[in-house]
Amino acid sequence: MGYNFKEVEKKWQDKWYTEGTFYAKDDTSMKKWYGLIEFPYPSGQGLHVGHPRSYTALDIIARKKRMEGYNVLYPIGFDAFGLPAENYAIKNHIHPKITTENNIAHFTEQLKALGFSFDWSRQVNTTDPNYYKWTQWIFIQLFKHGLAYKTTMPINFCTGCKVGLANEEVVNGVCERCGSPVVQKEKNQWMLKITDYAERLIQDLDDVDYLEKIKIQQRNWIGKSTGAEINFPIAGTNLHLAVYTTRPDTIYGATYMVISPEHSILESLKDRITNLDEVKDYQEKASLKSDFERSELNKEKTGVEIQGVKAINPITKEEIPIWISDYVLVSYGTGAIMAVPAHDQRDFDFSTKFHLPIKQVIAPHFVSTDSEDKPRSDKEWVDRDTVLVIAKHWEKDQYLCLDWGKFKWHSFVLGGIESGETAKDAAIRELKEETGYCDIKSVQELPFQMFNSFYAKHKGVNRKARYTSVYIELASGKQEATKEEDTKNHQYQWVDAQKVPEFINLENNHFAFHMMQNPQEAFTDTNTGIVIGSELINGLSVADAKKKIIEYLTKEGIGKEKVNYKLRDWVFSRQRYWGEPIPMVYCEKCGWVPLDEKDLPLVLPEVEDYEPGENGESPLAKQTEWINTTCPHCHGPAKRETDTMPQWAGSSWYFLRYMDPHNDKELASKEALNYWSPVDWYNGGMEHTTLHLLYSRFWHKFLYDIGIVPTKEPYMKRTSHGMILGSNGEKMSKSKGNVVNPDDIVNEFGADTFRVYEMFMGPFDQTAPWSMESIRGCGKFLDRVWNLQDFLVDGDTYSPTFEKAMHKAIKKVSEDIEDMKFNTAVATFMSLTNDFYREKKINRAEFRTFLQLLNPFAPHMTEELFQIIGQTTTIADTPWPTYDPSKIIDEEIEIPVQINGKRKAVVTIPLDSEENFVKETVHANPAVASGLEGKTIRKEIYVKNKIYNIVIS
RNA sequence: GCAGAUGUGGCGGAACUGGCAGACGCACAGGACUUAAAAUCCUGCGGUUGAAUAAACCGUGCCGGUUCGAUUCCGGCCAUCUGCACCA
Repeated sequence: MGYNFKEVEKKWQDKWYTEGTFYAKDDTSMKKWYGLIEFPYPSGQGLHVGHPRSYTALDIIARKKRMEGYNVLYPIGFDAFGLPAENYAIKNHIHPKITTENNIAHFTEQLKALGFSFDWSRQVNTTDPNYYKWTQWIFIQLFKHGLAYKTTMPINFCTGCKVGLANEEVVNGVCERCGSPVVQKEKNQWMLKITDYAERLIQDLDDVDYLEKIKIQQRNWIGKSTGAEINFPIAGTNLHLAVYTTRPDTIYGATYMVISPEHSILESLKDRITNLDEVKDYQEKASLKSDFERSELNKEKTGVEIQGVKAINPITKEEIPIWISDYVLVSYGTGAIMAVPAHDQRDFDFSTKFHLPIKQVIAPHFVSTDSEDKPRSDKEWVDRDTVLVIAKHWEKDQYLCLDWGKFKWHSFVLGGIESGETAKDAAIRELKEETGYCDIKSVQELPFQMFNSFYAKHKGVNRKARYTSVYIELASGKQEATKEEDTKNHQYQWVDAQKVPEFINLENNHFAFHMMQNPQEAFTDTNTGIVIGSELINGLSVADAKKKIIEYLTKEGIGKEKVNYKLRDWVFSRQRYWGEPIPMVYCEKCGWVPLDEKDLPLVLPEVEDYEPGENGESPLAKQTEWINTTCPHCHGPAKRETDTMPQWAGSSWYFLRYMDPHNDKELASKEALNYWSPVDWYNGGMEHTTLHLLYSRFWHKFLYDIGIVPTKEPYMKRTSHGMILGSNGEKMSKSKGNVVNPDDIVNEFGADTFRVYEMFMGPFDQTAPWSMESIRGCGKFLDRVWNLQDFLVDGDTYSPTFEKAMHKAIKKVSEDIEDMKFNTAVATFMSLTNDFYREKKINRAEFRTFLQLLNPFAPHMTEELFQIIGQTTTIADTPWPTYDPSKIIDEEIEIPVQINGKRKAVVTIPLDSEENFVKETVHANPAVASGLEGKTIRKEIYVKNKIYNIVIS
């Protein structure tokens, strides 16, 4: 009789959900384990096959932890505020509350059908007033601590629909719905001061166990940089323009300044500006550009010089022009920059376009590492001016190179610059002396210098050569006679342009050639460079120069060291209906005042019209009755805030509510928070590793600071799963027609098969395509497990045949679960099943353990089988199997024998055999002997218990 | 452009810390059972040469290096995916 998964899965689910089998216990004497998955947004499409990948993984871990004796909290809830429900409401005039309720009911049914061991009694729903009461409460605390403030910020505004849009609704710069361009519109909005926590959000990453790539993403997002803020005086005024730079060491190369179009200094300078109309016009145009246009059209820089004012480089005292351009962002640093075109690509592009001066202040420094040429510590240093000549053929695309024979250098023509000689003169002279070529069409000094430090063998000194590069085009192949003494060390040859990088083997020559061929590139890779042309810091490394110049700037009161973050404050207002109302009122007398906490929750009013207002206001702005209220402070007339909170709000603290979800006095009790905090393991998608993680860590740190939660960090461990793709390898989407509906899968194959397949499909953290064939294979595997009962024999202990395999499997499966290597754990089950089939035998003890191990993956079938083989408890109530390390040791092992790295034979030896014994065994092997015949053994390598390799010739 | 990841049979993938490449599954082929098919069970399955369960050679994106030995370490490329993107 085949396995009836429908009946069996129903039976066990009914039992679990009516008995509350997996509810977390109130017993605080037990050791706890809190596993968390990202609660879903209950969309109208229902569960996606991606959801169960994460849920099954932590379900497996949770079930194992319970069997290991932990009090496990594995909760579920719904993050139900958000756009889709609202847009659906706008279209169909159905209250989002209703659609949300229906969707939650559907999700619940789907989740229960998959047999997850969630504690359903602790379910939370972010749209429930009893929940968002506390979201609002947290907001008020933030406000009271000065971390919530109102300011003018641009929103995305659709010129077609005339509404404000969420970032998600802006696709490639146009409105997702109507396709009209999206522009920025200024709005007064609530902001949260997450930037106050930037440093701690970076620092405390050291204390948590997140996947390294997640930490990297968090750090990158926060984007800490260290540099200096420097004041540039405006000539003829007592004003100054402050800039932020990470490269104060390049200040001598700052040849102009750029301010962002929104920069406020324009206002104070407007009387002096002689082309104010032009500047205003540019500002106007920039403001009409969307973010998309501003960033997408980054190849072509635009800008206008501000005429009539000049800035003064505070170090060189030179007057430099000020430009206005939208490649400088108002929101980062001071909204103004000192432009160093020689060493910043953007500035380089800009100055090339507008013909602004470029001044090199860092020269690359190459130090020979070849043992022969490496500088020697016992030798003296001699500086030298050197010219490097890149000479081009008179008709072919070829360059003149030197082969230095015994010195092994391949270079261009090189030579010293004599005193009183210019680099160009030296280049012409050296070219003639070394190669005889003398018919010159053009000579051009290349605009960069570089250094090379090496040991000059022929002179017995270390040389630090300063190179100037000169580009010479020859007019003809005319040559003069050369002297033997000039040419004895090298031979010249013409090399095709493409072959030059291959031919040349000196780093500095490579660099010169690269710069010559790529005149549109700035020299930005300055890490190993030396400062030049900068009086106070000449000759220093970049790092030392930074230090020294900051000291100087500080001393002179021109500037100071400054840390900057890319992270910006969190725009917390949404001009939307379906979100938590922000519990603030505006009073003419008292300003912004929070609601009295005892008046929470501030319930979202019923409305008939969900459309945002014409000017991008919230739909709540039309609710005059609701808006008008009294000031909690002075009891005078006041108006409510009409914006709502973003979807990120409810999800920023939901894991705390799970600890004590029905508490109506606090967001959770002290006892619950102390016992359950922190979350031990949080798994979710990579798409949430920046924002959601950052926002919730911020809120949690704030709650820690005000004494609500006991830990600095909310989550001890964070992992993430890979996406599930459609069978064609593309992201699942309706339009591509590759969506797999979990209901269909459960119907056809059952929940257990679905779960096992999702764990088997590939490495948990990587994307994997869906495959109907593969899931069938997993169904077949479970059928084979079911049919194992036909082979059942008695036995209270493992049989000798399987004892070792059983202990090994316990070890492997236990470790794989902890490492999230579910795919290989499943492979272990399959292998073991094959073993039982081969012997057509499995005893009760073996079956028992096997079912316990498999239970977290396929909980329904294993419980059923456990009953069938006569067990009186359920697997959930049994302890996790343990293994005996002494039972997994192979006393006989197979050692591959290689001859010159190729396997020739395999010998069987007792574990830990003496090397001599192994050697004898190996040499006694006929295959080895024939392989060695007539050869000389050079070497024999034995790696204990691993391999035996014989090297012959 | 920056950051991160990935690249292994027809396909999904395995391989501890440098030690027999291809576990496990899918697909495919052959066999058993069956009147037949499905299901199930058993066997085979990287490529080339070969009658072969003999043997040899090739083979983990490409080029090179280190090593007795490299999918694994190092250097340089190429391709794909995912974030971010004028962050001074």
